[in-house]
Amino acid sequence: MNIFINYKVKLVDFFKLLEKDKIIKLPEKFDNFSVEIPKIKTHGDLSTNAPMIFAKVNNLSPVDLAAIIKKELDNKFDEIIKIEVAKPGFLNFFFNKDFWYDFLKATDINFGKSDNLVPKKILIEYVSANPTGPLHVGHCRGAVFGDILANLLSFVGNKVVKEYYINDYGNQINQFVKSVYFRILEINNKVLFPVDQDLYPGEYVIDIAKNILKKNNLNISDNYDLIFNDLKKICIEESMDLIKSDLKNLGIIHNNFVSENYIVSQNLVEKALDILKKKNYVYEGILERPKGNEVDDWEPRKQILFQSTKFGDDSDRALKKSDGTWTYFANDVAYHLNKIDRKFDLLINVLGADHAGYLKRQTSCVSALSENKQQMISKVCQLVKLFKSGNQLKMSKRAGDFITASDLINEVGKDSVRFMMIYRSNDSQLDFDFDLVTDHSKENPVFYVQYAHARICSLFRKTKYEINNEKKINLSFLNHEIEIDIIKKIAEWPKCLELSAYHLEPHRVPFYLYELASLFHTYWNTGNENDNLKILNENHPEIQEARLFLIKKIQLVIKSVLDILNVTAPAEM
RNA sequence: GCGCCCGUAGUUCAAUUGGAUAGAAUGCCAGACUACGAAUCUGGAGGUUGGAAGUUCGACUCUUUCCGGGCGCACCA
Repeated sequence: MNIFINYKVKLVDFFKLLEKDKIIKLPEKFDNFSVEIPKIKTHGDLSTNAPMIFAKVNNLSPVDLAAIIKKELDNKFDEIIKIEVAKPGFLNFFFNKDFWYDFLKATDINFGKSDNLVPKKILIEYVSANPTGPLHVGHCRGAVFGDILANLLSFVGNKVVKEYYINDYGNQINQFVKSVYFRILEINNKVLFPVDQDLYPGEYVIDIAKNILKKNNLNISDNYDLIFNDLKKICIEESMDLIKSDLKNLGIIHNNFVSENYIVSQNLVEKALDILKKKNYVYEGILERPKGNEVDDWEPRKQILFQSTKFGDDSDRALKKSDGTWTYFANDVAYHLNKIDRKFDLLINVLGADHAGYLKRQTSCVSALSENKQQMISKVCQLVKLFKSGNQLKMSKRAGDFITASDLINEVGKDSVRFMMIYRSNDSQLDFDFDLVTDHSKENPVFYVQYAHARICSLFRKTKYEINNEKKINLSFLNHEIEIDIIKKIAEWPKCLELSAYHLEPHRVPFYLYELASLFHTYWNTGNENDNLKILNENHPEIQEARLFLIKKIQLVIKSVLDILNVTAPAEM
């Protein structure tokens, strides 16, 4: 039930009739006119800018054309009690209340889901943090963003696969394994942990070392090379356990975990390289020294390069390191070939701000591999700044004392982390305020929306009444302004969903929820000022019935929004 | 030097992707409970949307250019 789409279809049909009768002309593409609830009430219940879109081909001013359409439209539809032509060329429709009552009755458990959407197969890759330790706060944002985006896309009817790419190949992992090894030696043989910039000094490395010793599933030997492979495997498992536990605490469960090692071991890199070679996108050459950025130990190097500049990248990119192993990028090319082979309609990558520079080469390789056929969109999440008591907290991983995701989740709770992380556009930097989020008041938007849900539940606890036959309810008792406003806000939910899903902008969802909750709180308080406006009204069962029906629908929407956010909808607080 | 992101009320951010009078929250000021849960609500003040030019019926939104902030810039992942 989407009144905007329904009404648009209705208008399109009507415009076609007018064209047939030679009353107006329609442009080639004419379905891009808007149908929306105006921000200002004096502009009516629903408005369209169609006259402005059609004005040119009709050689008329938008206002004149609007007047012509208005004349034809007058008295054609039952629900319209008035049509106004407004300044630049809008048509504003004023409906009788039955229009809104009928709409409200038509909402059901599937409300908000698109019934005319062609389902897409979508792969969304997010988090993909290196398995060298627990998640930090920066990861949380991308994690929550990707997860809610996935929920959103699947709610509207798509088939969504959530994937995590494990970067378990290359030097960083080796350094990490070495760090764990030194920690083990430290515990067993009291050998001091070496000072080395490349190693991971963090406390959690000690925990992992202890864990490994406790499980006793490894023969610790002085010969590092001998145990390296086994130790590496165990270290990655330990790290992934940490990460998965953090993710679980955030309410995130991926469908797939794809390992970089696996990609390499299946010779997918060679396969991808062959494809690129056949298309002549690979050559041997020397990259120029980067300008402006001082690199001390720069030296010319002959390497296998990919012509990403052909696809809009700033520079061609190396595929092989001088030691003969693949670069991270080469493996990523292979991984994306693997993604392409799995035949998705859309690939979505969620990246952190520090990887934004990587985006162009990624899209370049997908374009090259798929002949521009594979659709892929990357979403970049900007940085998160943590504030506590007005001070910004530093998050330095090097120092080893960085604030982990689990610190954050333990302190403020999953619901608040999820809500606040998605409450801003991913393109903007985010200030995360500990004090605000632990505060149980109006200032905290999470509690504000949850409180609305709890209040509704409390009403249904209080009354013995149950809605039996929805069709028989007389909604004309909902004639207060706030009640109509709420119905209109409910009507906007499918539109919010549609926009959020289409533009991959999930931050709209909590904003919408806040607005709906706010209207409900207003509604509630009108009953504080005037007893006749209380929702529960035993003396007038029919009025009470209509009002309970309305808040039941509010509850339905709040619940389904919170489900998408994966934030709990409490019955009591 | 190059690339990406951002610049909107004192502050943190929205704005149905080019629509009408730019909205919330917070902070400030003034109010509402012997309670359908005040963890709430009502009202007020607060803006040349960083500056300039351009595109058109119409610009916070698109283009160009400058100014400011963030992130990243040969084999790391």
